[in-house]
Amino acid sequence: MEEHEGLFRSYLDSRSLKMTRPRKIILEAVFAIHEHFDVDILYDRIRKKHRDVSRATIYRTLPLLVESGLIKQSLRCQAKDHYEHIFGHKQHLHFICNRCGRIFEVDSSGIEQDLRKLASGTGFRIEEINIEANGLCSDCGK
Amino acid sequence: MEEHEGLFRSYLDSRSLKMTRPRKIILEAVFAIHEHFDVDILYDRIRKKHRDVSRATIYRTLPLLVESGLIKQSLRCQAKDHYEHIFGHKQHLHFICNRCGRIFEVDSSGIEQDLRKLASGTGFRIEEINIEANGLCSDCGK
DNA sequence: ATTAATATTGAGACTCATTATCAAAATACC
DNA sequence: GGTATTTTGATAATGAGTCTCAATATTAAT
Repeated sequence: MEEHEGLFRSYLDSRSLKMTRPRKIILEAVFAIHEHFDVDILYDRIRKKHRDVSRATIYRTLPLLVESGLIKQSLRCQAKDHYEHIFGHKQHLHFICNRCGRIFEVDSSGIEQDLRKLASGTGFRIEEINIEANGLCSDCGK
Repeated sequence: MEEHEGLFRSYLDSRSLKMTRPRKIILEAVFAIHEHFDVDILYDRIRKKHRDVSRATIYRTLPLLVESGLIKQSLRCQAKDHYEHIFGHKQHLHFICNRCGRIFEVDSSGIEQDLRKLASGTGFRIEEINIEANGLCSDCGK
């Protein structure tokens, strides 16, 4: 059993929820994607292999994966919520090119540390950080 | 004529768009609000004084204000897009309390400077920055 | 295994923010 | 003032995300 599966399973247990077949399929599909994804992307990939996972169940399962700390909701793009892995991935921020639409991931550990320092000064307890910058990537900016 | 009105007017001119009565009303209302706002908040405030500005026109005008550099689209809250001023406001980031929903603005000039340094190293040309952290505010975190 | 108690599912109806449409009204330029 | 072009308000349409509910799956206990 892969590690993310074990983590998800213990999250489910702790809430007396069940590891069902659709949830397992969704979990595997999520961790087979190594970039950002939205529900449609995930749905299409799952449907190539399985006929029996509905959009509704995907919409229901993603918050569980977020709650369990395995993924997080990150940017919003084309009016859709996007998700990304936390488990097994470094902290990073996003540079989003306004022209070609590509999303670049950049290490953000230094900046996040500053941010946490800033927060602790105000008494705010950070649970999640999102940093993004829009602009022109090096290709489009020429 | 207030400065933001002049700026908006020259943006409209540059695109051969017209400064109409509804657009002027919306502009004034936007700059009479000194926090984040969404379309509903704006619509309610405008409607207290004017019967003749429709939601449709607000939805049409906000992108013009964004494009002209006076405001920007910031966070998304309760499934609604939110906007905030750029003109006349300092750079700041948002701490969003997951419990009470309050949004705290914190000066972000130091962090943004680091971010720009990081970007210039990668050749990315930043046009806009959004930094936010979710968690518990000092009241809710006790 | 069977059962019973509970959780979960798929399908589709529903919500609601946002966008598109279009005829009527306003605007700017001559 | 007339005319070409923009803009507007009202309303219909869109579409991501949520909710409902009867049918099904899961778990733990027998």
